[in-house]
This record gives sequence, structure tokens and C-alpha cells, in this order.
Amino acid sequence: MSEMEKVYNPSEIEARIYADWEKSGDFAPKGAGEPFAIVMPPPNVTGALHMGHALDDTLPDILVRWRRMLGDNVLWVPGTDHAGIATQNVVEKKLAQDGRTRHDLGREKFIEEVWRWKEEYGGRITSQLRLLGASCDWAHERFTMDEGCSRAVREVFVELYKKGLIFKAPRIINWCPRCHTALSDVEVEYEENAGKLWHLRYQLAENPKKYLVVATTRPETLFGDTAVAVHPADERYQDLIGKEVLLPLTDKKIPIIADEYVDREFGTGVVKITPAHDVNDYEVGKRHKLPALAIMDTSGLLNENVPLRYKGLDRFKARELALTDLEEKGLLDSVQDYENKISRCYRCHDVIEPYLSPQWFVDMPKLAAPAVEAVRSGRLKFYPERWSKVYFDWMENIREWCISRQIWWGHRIPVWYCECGEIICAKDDPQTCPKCGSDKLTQDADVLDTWFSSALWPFSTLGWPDAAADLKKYYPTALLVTGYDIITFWVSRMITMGLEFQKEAPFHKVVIHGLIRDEHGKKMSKSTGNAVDPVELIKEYGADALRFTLASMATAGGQDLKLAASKVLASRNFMNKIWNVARFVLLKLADNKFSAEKSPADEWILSRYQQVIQKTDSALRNFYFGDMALGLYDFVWNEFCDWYIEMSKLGLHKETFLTVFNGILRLLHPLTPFITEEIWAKLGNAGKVINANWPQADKALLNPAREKKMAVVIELIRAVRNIRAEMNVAPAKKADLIILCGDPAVAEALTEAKPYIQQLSGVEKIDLAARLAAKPRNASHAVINGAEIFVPLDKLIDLQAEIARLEKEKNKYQTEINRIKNKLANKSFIEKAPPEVIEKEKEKEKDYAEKFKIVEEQLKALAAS
RNA sequence: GGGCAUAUAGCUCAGCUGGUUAGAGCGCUCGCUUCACAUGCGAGAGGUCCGAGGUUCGAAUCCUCGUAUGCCCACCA
Repeated sequence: MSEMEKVYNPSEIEARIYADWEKSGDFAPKGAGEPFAIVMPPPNVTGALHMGHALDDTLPDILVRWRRMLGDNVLWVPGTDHAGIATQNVVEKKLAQDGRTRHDLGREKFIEEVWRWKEEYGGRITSQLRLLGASCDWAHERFTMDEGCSRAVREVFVELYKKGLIFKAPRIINWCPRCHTALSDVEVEYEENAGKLWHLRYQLAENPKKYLVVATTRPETLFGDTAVAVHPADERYQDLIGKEVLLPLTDKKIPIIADEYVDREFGTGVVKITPAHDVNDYEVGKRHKLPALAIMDTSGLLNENVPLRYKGLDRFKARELALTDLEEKGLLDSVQDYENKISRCYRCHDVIEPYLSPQWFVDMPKLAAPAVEAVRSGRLKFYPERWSKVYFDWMENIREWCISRQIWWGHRIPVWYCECGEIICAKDDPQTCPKCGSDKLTQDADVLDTWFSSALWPFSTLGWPDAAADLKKYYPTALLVTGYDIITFWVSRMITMGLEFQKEAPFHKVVIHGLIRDEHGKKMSKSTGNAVDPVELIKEYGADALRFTLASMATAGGQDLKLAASKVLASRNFMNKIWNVARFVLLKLADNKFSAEKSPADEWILSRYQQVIQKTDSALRNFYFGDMALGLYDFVWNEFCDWYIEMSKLGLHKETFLTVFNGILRLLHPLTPFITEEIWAKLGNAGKVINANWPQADKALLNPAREKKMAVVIELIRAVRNIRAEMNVAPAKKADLIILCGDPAVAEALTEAKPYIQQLSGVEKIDLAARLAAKPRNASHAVINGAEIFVPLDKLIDLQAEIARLEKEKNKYQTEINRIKNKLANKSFIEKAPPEVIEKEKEKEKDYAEKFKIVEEQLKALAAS
């Protein structure tokens, strides 16, 4: 038997145990049980493990370990995401250190560079997942740009293209001038902005003394204006419709048009129309056949379509200059403060530019219906249910999904253009044009949105497009666990693609958890410096402590989790507690002195144990991770350790002890896999706990009568301890105890428990009587359910203190009695409440009344003495 | 402009389907080197369950309104 330190030290143990699990193939699917598959949300290859991942992977690991112990055929598929823009940014930054850009390398060399980078650093996140204890099957590890995933992407693209569900068209899209690419709508973040509303004067061409006032938040875009618009029914401007204004700072004339889009109430009711730089204006422009004049390049610098003075200026510099110039010319009418939203790139946070350009789109509006129906019908459920609302809101108002990105790292769009004008979309690279036979084919330069390959993850990782055995066995997967922040990015698109290509949604259940925040509820981020590094926490407290903390905070409502170091510390202490129970067991096994018979404490803990099994099961079935963790914490610490072990020190029944403690290890294993595995081995159990059977509750061991008796015993011990503490009886001093108990059942329970009472309340002599000739003098007194107790004191009793104690007690009972009396006096309560509720109230009243009477008598006795 | 969520002890939160003596962890007070554990043990203090109405025999729990906070969505310059 190996030595165990007093303090649990996880670091060496965790590394050793994980290596053993992995080496032994303990994570591989096996057995004839039901298939139970989960795909891991693939973290970015560029990433390091953050608290979000820690939660995202702890929760499924709990489920996966649980199902494995239940005998299911469990597959948890790990993998990483190529994370197009993010990864490209990282590698570009690295190049920048040597003063190089990706253009210096050229596309091919640059991509090679990224692959090299991925080989070298991409393993960091997966090694960190191992630190966390994630029991995923590494043999199934995938990468969104590996061979199989790439084939799946092409297959899907080509199929959708053929059906017209993927197309290329000019649209106003979200353009990031820093990343030089288009973004989808979900990749844009909005931020409150204390901006200005500038009122500009557009002079009438026919009479420059007159002018229209146009309100805008973006004066620099005026160079792209190709009209100003008013509402067709706006009386103020009726006679101006069809006439022209002079575009300020230029020598252009642009028409005044009428369009219902204009809000008469807003500003002056006159809008500048800039079709190339605003979504709404683009629509207006189309209706009125206005030209769309782009005035910016892809970096957000003004181009040749503006007066020379502004050409090459950054958009914000150009704004300043334009405003100065307008003011000088007397064309700046007024300026107002104006609150609006500013859109930013979710990657680099640069300000997004609405930009007219041809891009590739998935026609989501045509694909969405089955995905909505799957959830409406209940075939696919969100937990908690309210998240389905977010899903519906998104899916029922879905727009075209812009999937082309003007970067280099990613799945290249499988479309080629022939010099004859033919467009070829193919799964395999075409050599010649099927129409003209030319071999001068140029592939589309763009790559796909990273989320395009993520959308296929549940089936691409299982071997599709081949008719793979894994796909057949594990699709649809059992469930998905993820944060609410990617319902739109990922969940909705996986459901859509799963239904389109597999005819079934990729999972039946979506378990949504909250987001990790710092202690004060602030979003964790590197820039604010409040991010907690899970790897650091694991180093300091152990992976089990971190996992236990995260699970205990993942409550039924799915609220955000505020992570405080004090909580991890508390979990660490709990691990230490368990560790020390194990040390205790080992000591006792070494002593080899056991009781032959089960004691009342044994019966009691066995009964409680059955209930904790049931509670744990039901918590897991409902994804109430917090309930599971807290339920086990409470059972282990407050029942098993505080009462059962303490009582067992009088005589330990080996079988009961080991049954319950091994049961605890198994129940805790999904939460805290390392320490339970280590202790499992130390106790000499066969095999590993990771492969052990999940405990089954045995109803025959439920023992309500024993629990009731034990409740009285515990109440009595607490009462004695309370007296000792309050009356300052020295802890080492053995006291006497006189119990006055007229209830034979209670008397029996207490008699039986005499050794426990002596052991746990520091009492030597116990007298139990049905009645007393005279109540003891100079004794402190308390009343419990069915009995009253006296603790004679050496020194003269502190009358004041004793009276104060009893008065407090009396008042408490009085309050309760009054409450219940009122309730019972209420006629409608008696008439309408269920009989068992009334019965319960009456019983309570009786108990309180009895206690009240006893305390009152005692007070009288004290007063008389 | 829509929607969602939250408001319970000093702090962070449980309390899921109305009946609890309203709980936990941390913190606080008092006392303990009790032979598994001071990362511990024992005993305590601490709560108008955000406010106002309502439903009900009964509300922290359900409904309405309000206040505060957080988040998401939305093309009004």
C-alpha cells in the first residue's frame, strides 16, 4: 500500500493517469451498448485553452464518462478548426516581425507557411484538453481542413451550387478594411457610439441660394451620392422632385428623387443616397436605376472617384477634411449629438464598411424551413427550452449567408472560370473546359467562411461523403453541448446542413450553457486583463477542482457563470477532503479491525446513499450539472464524513463502508475523474473506475424509519454541542447528559444511539428517563423533537445566559405557533388545502406547542430558583 | 424599435413542477493541534426573497405593471 500525503497533490497524479487512460484505449468506443456520440465544438488551432473551452469540454466529458459507465458505446469526437481569418492573422503577424507580408510570399508559399505553423503550434490546444481530462477518442481526431473534411466541403458546395442554393452575386456586404475580406452578418458586432448627425446643405442646381438640408452620420460618403431622396407624399418638397442639387465639394449635379423608404419624421426628411456604401441606399438605387459609385478601396482609403484633394485619404481623415471644407463653404448647416451603433469586425474590431462587391452566398431562406420544423415539432430540443426562441428568431428571419472570404487560408471555392466564359463548379479540379476544351482555367480566388466547414462537422467527422460505418452507427449524434453565443454561427447551420445532406438533424438535444465571466460578471477578455487562464488554475488547484467548480456553477437556468478563485479553492478543498477519506480507509484496512454487524449508522448511510444515486441520475438526465455537483458535495461532506465516518469510529462495518465509498468514487468520477481513479487504485479495486459500472440504487436498502431515528439523534447531538459552546464548557471536558423522554420510540432510538451521542457530543454519563421526580438544578436545558435534555454544569450556571438562550428559543417557537394558528384558523384553508398539508401543519403546531411548553416551564423553574 | 434574462445573507449564487423553520460556498464572530483532513473540526451571527398590485386557502416561487442591471436581434439616414 503506497503512502498518501496528508494534502492531495494533483499535478503528478493527473498527468500519469491521463497518459494511462489514453495508452490503454479507455476513450475508444466499445461494447454492444447503445451508440452515444458527441462531437466536440472544434476550438481554433491558433487558440490556447480558455475558460469557455474548459466549460464546453467539461460538461460533455461528464456526460460521456457517465454513459460509458452505463455501458453505452460512447464516441466523443475531438478536433480543431482551421479558423480562417484568425489563423491567417496570426501567421501574418509573425511574418510582419520580419518585415514581410503574405504578398511577398505569394499565395502558395504563404499557405505552406500556415501549414507549417499549424504543425508546430496547432497541438497546443489538444494537449491542454488532455490536461483538463477530456476523455475524447483521439483516434478520431479531425481537423476542418483535413482530407476528409475538405472532400465533404466540396461535395456540399457542388451539390448546393447545382441546386442553385449557392450563387455568386453583387451585394452590399460587410467589409473589413483591416482583414481585407467580406464577413457574414453574424461576424459583425455592434457597439454603442456617441456620434454626430451632421446636417449638410445641398444647393439647388437651378438656384444655389436655395438648398436642401440632408442629415448624415457619414459625411465622407457624399462623394458617392448619386441622388437625394424625399418621401413622395412629403408636402414640403413636392415641387422639387425631379429637379437637381449640386453635390457639395464637387462639380456634380444629382437628382432629387422620391421614395417611400424615406422617413418624413427623421431629420429634415431628406436623405442622401449612396448606393455603393449603404444597404438601404443600394435598394433605393436599384429602384431608381441610379449608378452605384464606389469611392473607397479595399483598405478604406478614398479612391479615384473623389476630388483629388481627398484621394488616398483614410475614410476617417477624409471625414474630417470634408467637414472642414463644408464649413468653410458654408455648407455645414448644423451638428447634433447622435447615439447610434457602429459595426465592427468580430476578429480585429476595425470598423466595418458596407461595401458593394460580388460575393458567394448560401440561399439560407430557401434552406431554413426544415431546420425550423425540426425544432417546432420537438424532434430537436433545446435545453433550457428558451433558447429555441433565439433559434426561431434567427432562422425565421434568416438572410443570405455570405460565404466567400478574400483571404488565402481556408477551403478554396471549387469554381473555375474559363476564358470562354464558362463557369465550372466541380468536386475534382477540372483540367479542361467541358464547353470549349481550353485548359486555361482560373480558380476563384476566394476561400469559404470557416463556419461553412464547421456546419458539416457532425457528419464530415464521421466519414461522410463516404458511406462510412461511423456515420451509420453514430449519426445523428446524441446531443450537442455549447454556449449560447454560437447558436447562430454554428448550431443553426449544422442543423440546416444536417437536414439537407443527411435527412436528419445532427443531434436530438442541444444543451446550452452560459458564458464564463469574471467574478464581477464582466466578459473575460485578454485586452481587459480579467481573463483567467484555465491552465494556470489546473496547475494551482488541479483539473478536478476546476471541473468540479465549473460543473457546480452550471445551473439549471443556464445563467452566465461568474468565476471566482474562492470557488475553485473551495472545490480544491473538497478534493482534499475526499483524499483524506481515502487515507482514513487505508488506515482502517491496515488495522483490519471491523465490526461483524451493520450498525444503525450503516443502515442510515446505505439509505441515504440510495437517494444520492437517484438524485445524481436525475440531475444528469436533465443536464443539471450544478445539482449533481452540489448534491454529491453535500452527501460526501455533510453526511458521509461529518456523521457516518465519525460514528463509524466506534466500529466500522467494512462492507458498508466500502460499498458507499466506492459508490461515491463512481458517482464522482464523471465530475472529478483523476482523484477518483487514483483512489480507486489505492483501495485495491479491480480495474479502473473509468470502466466501472455506474451505481444502481437498491430500493431494498431505503430505510425511512432509520432515517427518522437518526434525525433525532443528530438533533440531540447538535443540541448538546450548542449548550457546550454557548455555556463555555471546555471542549475536553466530559459532560453528563440527562434525557427526559416520554416517547418510547424516541427513547429507543436514543438508547440505541448512546455510544454515538457520547462520542460526538463529548458526554460521559447518559441518564434516560421517562419522567423525573425533580428537574435537575444547575443544568443547561434544551428541547428537541420528542425529548428534553439537561446538561448539568460544574460551575454555577450563568442564569442570565441560560435565560437569554431559552427566551430566544421560546420566541422562535412562539412565532411559528402564531403563524400556524392563523393558518389553521382560516376556514378556506381547512376547506381547500389538501388534507395532508393540513395534517402536516397540525403536527407542526403540536410539536412547537410542546417545545414551547417545556421551555416555558424551564424558564419558570429558573426564575423560582 | 423588438426580444431574452437577472434582481434572494457583506460577496457569488442555489431554490427546476406554488405548502421549506428560505439554503450553499466564501467572508465574519466565538471555541478547538479531537489519533482522515487546520485545504480541518464544533458552535454562531447575518435575509422587508427589488417595488406595487393581482391570482390562490397559501407566493421567493404564478400573472400584470414599474424600477434597476446585463445580453441578443433589427438596413431608419
